[in-house]
Amino acid sequence: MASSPGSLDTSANSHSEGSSNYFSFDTNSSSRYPFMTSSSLTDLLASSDEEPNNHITNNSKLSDRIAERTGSGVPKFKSIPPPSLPLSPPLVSPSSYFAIPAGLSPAELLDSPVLLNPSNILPSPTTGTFPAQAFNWKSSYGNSLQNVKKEDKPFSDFSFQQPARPPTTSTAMFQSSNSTIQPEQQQTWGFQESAKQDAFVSGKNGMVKMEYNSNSMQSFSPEIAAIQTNSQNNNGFQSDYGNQQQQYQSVREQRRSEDGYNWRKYGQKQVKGSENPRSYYKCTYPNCPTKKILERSLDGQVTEIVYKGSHNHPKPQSTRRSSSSTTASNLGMIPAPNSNPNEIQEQSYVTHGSGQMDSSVATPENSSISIGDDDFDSQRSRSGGGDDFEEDEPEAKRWKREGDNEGISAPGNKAVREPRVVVQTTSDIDILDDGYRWRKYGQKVVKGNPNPRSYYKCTYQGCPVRKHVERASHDLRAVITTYEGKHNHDVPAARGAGSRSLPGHNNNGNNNSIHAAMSIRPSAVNHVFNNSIDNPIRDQRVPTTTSEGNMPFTLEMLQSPGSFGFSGFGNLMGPYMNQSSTDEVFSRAKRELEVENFW
DNA sequence: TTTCTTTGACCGAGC
DNA sequence: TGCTCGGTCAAAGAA
Repeated sequence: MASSPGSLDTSANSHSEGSSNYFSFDTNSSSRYPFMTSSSLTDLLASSDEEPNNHITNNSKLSDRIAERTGSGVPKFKSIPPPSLPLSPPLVSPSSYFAIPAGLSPAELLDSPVLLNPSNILPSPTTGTFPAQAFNWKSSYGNSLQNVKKEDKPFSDFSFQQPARPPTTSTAMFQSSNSTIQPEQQQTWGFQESAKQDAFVSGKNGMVKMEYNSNSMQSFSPEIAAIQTNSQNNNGFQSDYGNQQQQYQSVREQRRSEDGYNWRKYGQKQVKGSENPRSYYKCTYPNCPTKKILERSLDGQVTEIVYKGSHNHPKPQSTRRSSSSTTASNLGMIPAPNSNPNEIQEQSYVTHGSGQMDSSVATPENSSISIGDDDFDSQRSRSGGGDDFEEDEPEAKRWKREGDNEGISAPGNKAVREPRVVVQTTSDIDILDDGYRWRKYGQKVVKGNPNPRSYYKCTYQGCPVRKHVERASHDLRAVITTYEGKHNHDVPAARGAGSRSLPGHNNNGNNNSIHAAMSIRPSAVNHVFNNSIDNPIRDQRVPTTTSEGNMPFTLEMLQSPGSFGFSGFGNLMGPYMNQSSTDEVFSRAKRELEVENFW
């Protein structure tokens, strides 16, 4: 049984009642992480297969092993050295699931910061993807899996489910090398949600807790509503949601766009003021109101993308991605569908330079727009070069493109040369999840908005793209993301997007970054946390998204008590952290850098 | 036969 | 009221 390095694996009977469960990290990557010295996950699995309880003896209880290593008391899971996190599916690895370590109860396991309560998983507003769709860990793989009895397992809903899909796309939840949970795979993971869901939104003074009641979720989509109902009734995750998605996928696959959604072109128009024709697309998902307007230059390059509306469905599954349509991701602009159907708003990704800005881009309802032409660096130097910025500096002066002279990949492309403004409104909190990796490098409160604005820089070497994110002052649910520059690279493979690359795109395959080492797509993991059950981590402000688009599991992440050590999340956590002040954000950001260097 | 794209016509908003 | 323009419809053709 093959297991990709870094996979969080599970034995088929890992959740069987009475079976010996273990939770283990593959340590094949110990060369990368010398501190990881335990036997490989493959070995564990092998032993598991042969001797279901073998791991009890050969692989002593996790706590014991940890104790052996640390020579101290076992802080349980948190003490486990950072795995090469597993998170996207190996091609064929039915074993790539969590296995609860022997001697470690599900409850204990849930003490782990890694294992997040699935109950509050919401679809990513930026991708429409269901974060881990459920953590439907109930695995049907093999015959050995048994459903956890509810009465015996307080967290019985924490189970794996083996998606009934081709191994190449579904059998694994975790991917070793690029380690992100892929949206396509997430689709089938089922869904559960509690009657009340909490999300955390950065507010004026830190976090503002937002509650999403089940009603809102019910309206999210019929599928979800059904799932929810099912979940509530059965306290489980079973649903046919994945099947529906599969059907949907089979039909729509061909129309899959780079952003993961399926679009149907319904019109094209030559608009005044631009020599570029404008194409009109509709999301093909039934009743999905989302549209996008794509403007291409004569040489075929996309110069402008405007998304309108929000997907009322998760991103369709896909085993491949078409490269026929260049979309937001290609421009470093990922649509941020609104997950709240009650709040269908326009979310527009606009590249300026085409001379026009669609009137839909900014509406009083969704948010304001920051369009500027400023030099960020000079700005920073003026303000002391730190992480803060001149408060009174006119917004318009802050967005001079640094990218003008670096990393611009498409000369002549107006979208490349001009700042790009993204306006998105979301009731969900996934403002940073656009597939790229971002490093927070500043934050400030700008005039007119008490909410701090998180500044991020694309971590890709030489990539000039920056963005800042802030919440609209009038509505904390409204997130304003402003992009500057164009990515000179493809969406990092570590995002787990599989073949997100487009032909000709300079995806340099630089996956040896610290982020690629072990990361998990945050949207697939947490988004929101359940307060409805006694989950030890429920009150932790864990990011609902990440600027990195990844969720690097680091040593600190696993060990830091205060913040659960989600060091790698710091930059993602910015808007979500339970911060009492922005200072904390920065200190955390600094720690992130340290951790990154470590990796 | 189905699905998707193309493209001219139509509609409504704004001026 | 008419014109302009952006957005959409829908028939026809292509794949």
